Amino acid sequence: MQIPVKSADAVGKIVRASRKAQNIRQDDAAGSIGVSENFLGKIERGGESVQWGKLFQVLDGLGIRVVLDVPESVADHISQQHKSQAKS
Amino acid sequence: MQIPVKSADAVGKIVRASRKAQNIRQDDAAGSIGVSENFLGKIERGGESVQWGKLFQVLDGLGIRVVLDVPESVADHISQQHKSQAKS
DNA sequence: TAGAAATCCTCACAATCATGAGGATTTCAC
DNA sequence: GTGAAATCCTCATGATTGTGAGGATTTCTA
Repeated sequence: MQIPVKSADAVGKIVRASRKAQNIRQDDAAGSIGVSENFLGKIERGGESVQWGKLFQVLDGLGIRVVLDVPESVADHISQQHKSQAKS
Repeated sequence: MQIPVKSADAVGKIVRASRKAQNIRQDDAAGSIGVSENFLGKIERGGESVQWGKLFQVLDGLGIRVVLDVPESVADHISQQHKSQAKS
């Protein structure tokens, strides 16, 4: 199921729900993902001042996929970037 | 169009493509979003060690929507969290 | 309700980050 | 190819973050 993220802090609820759906404790999840329990707790409580790379690590570790929704015109630009790179 | 984010650094290309699709310069976009040009440049180059809250600000400012994809079981847990909160 | 378990919170600390300035490098229209 | 414009990179600085430890508080099962 796809859940739109309306605000930076909204990720927390989804992370916690994911963890609980898998019946994992915070400290166990943190351990297997490779972050501190403190950090995972902060994310779940809606912390915004967390490092994106580590947040992504947590999302990935809990099987949460991240999707960015953009207009078609943007997708075109991504293709162009790829093409211009291939030229050089 | 929905673009799956496979790695934390993949966000950068999408951010840059979005900005260019709107024909905005880096410093202008940064200014109107409320972050430094340096920061926006870092994101676009794939920086992972950026603050999630500020990254979300940039995504929002460029009209990029964030979506999290989870199993239905997780969605159920989110509803439960909401219900248990309503009880107390 | 009791109490064990889970989570939250504070602390200290070393590492790191966002900013703004300024110069180096790259891009791209002509 | 040229050169103006855009972007990248480094620096210094004050602010901030992730970690681990330990205690406070909350949760939830029996």
